[in-house]
Amino acid sequence: MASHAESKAERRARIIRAARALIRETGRTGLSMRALASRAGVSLATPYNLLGSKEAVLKALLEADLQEFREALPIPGSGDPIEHIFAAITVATRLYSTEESFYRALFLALFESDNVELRTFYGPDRQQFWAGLLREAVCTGQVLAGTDVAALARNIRYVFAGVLHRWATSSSRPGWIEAEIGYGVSLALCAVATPGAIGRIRARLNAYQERIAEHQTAEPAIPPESTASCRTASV
Amino acid sequence: MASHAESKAERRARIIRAARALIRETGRTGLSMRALASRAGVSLATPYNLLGSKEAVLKALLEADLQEFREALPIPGSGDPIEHIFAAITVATRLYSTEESFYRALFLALFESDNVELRTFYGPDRQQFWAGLLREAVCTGQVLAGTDVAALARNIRYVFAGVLHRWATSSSRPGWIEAEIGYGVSLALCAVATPGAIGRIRARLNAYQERIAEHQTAEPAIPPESTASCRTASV
DNA sequence: CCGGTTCTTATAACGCGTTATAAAAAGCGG
DNA sequence: CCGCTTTTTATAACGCGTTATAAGAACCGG
Repeated sequence: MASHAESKAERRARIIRAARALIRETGRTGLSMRALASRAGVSLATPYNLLGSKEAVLKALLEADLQEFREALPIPGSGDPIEHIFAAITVATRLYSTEESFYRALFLALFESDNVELRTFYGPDRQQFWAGLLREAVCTGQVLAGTDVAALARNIRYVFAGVLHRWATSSSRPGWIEAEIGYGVSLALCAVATPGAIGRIRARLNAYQERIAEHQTAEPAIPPESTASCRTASV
Repeated sequence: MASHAESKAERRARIIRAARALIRETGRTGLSMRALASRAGVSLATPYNLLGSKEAVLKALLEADLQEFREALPIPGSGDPIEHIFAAITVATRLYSTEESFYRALFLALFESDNVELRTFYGPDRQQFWAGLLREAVCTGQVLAGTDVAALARNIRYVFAGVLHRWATSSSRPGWIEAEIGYGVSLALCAVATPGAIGRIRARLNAYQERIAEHQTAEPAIPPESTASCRTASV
């Protein structure tokens, strides 16, 4: 029975490996189920049997990297939870930056699919990750007591997903992602920070804003009427 | 030459009208190019000639509603820009709520496509809309002077897109969208508000948070370990 | 080793978005 | 009204994700 499960797992691994290779070599468009099956030395039906769908293949790809992400993370529960949040952003975005074109293609492919849980980036486990850190921050007195951590965690995910999508579609310099996500998260945290904690977060906010300004690339040129200085609000 | 252009425009309008009807009747899945052409009494090639692609059809659908949105908006440049921002959120989300299933299907269809400018919800004009209001708010002294309004506007769009995506995929009660978007925007504005303006925004933040709590539906049940109360940060 | 169950394979098929092609139609300048 | 250009039409085709089908292989209990 070992060989049975093993050959199954090996085939599965081979499919995922082939998917990786195909994306790396040919980008998102090169990854078709027929090409994948052929590359993995397997029938067209097999990826469907073993993974379920094309989207599941992509999901499996990302899941493997998520493992890598988790291992690169500082020990959970130790240290300042707020610092932990920003460290997580750094680790994640740095992971994407190491193999830019691959993750761009992967994200683009993922964004195309209409899976419910995945498109929200990345589903409940992610939600819990942020919510857990935020709850800790409430405990340490860095975040106001009445805060709805679930709503806040959702907000972080919106920012994460939005920035990653923007990064995947428009081409921006590496380093931009971290600054942009960090900016959005600092924004949110500023609003719920206790007086004692707001100083460091605000400093982060300003630092991120400056880093964004340095990466002035993707945003379309400001149209003439917008460059005009303030008009008084009265008609 | 009038009849030429007219018949062209009329065909175009008929296609868009057919698209609306098809989505309304059969949802997102029922809108295929073949069905659309047939419904519009037109050849399969014609939508491609007149609109360009399926995505362009969807884009045109949304564009028409965007017009409706703009007209329902308070007069630009008049009144409190911060209030204007929240009013815009109300108007937009209310528009979606009037025909929930239609806009759900429309957004789902839009999210599926991989167009660069559209998936960022909704492109540069939107970006300018928020940026313009924020710039006004800087002028009125409600938003801190050094604020990067472009980055802030982008952040609002991330929230908008994220919430709409969540709304389109998971089913949540009408009214939730406005609260969730309002919450996210208040969060961001709190961080950049001047001392004089922060009071009203914080009040909004709390009000939205309460409204979100009332709509406790879509979020998956909190898993056991997360419900545990605070653990001290030390290992 | 055999019989039955389970999985893989090969292949065809479906509907999809999109493109190409040639014929028909419509518009317009003269 | 004719001829030229532009557009629409009908139809076939391509590759895609996915599913169905029947044949073959692999496994496992007895």
